[in-house]
Amino acid sequence: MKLPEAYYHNPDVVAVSKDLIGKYLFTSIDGETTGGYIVETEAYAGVIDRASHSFGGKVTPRTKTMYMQGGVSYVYLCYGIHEMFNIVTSVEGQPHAILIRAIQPTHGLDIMMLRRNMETVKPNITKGPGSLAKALGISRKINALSMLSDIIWIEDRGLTFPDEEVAAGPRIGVDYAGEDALLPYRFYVKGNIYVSKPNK
DNA sequence: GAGATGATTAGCT
DNA sequence: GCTAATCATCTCC
Repeated sequence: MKLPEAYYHNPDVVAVSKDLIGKYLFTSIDGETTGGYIVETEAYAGVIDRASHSFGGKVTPRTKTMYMQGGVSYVYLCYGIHEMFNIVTSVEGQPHAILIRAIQPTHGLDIMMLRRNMETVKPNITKGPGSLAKALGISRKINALSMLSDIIWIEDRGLTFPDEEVAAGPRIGVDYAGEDALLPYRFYVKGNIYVSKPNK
């Protein structure tokens, strides 16, 4: 069953990031349903987080999505090539978001292979935020869309990982953020082959 | 209107 | 390990 609207209103974005590990993310785009369970996330904690687009309360046409009430998507283009998929959390006016960095695919593997131009299923089919978005068919058309829509949603299927199998560490690719780059806002399943970068 | 840059990835050495 | 690819967005004029 889909996670309820209230799940996304939690003001503690770091706690939600950890809780999302093991939840199932689905998309239904162009008539094709694809999905899998989340194995890696990163929290971006609003105006006080130097690594976040919304640091210092910055509002632009792009980042205004982050200020919406929790429960919508935030998709943007990075490096001119890669779409990144985030989930906005907390209440309106609090620009909290969670970057989904990797999932373990369970549904629509053949569709993902087509989208990724791959002949066989390899771990890197959904490893890393850019790859994951492409495999699931996520594009900027999906920006600011409700997570309870029929296009994109998250389900709780009862899968959980014990604390000792979920690791926390510094976020990836945010070296420019100074001390905030060291915050343990990244969560991942230890040893999972779909987790990007260090996974031990 | 122009110039700089990034929450990355794939491919080559 | 290193680096090119590639463009929307942001910042200043």
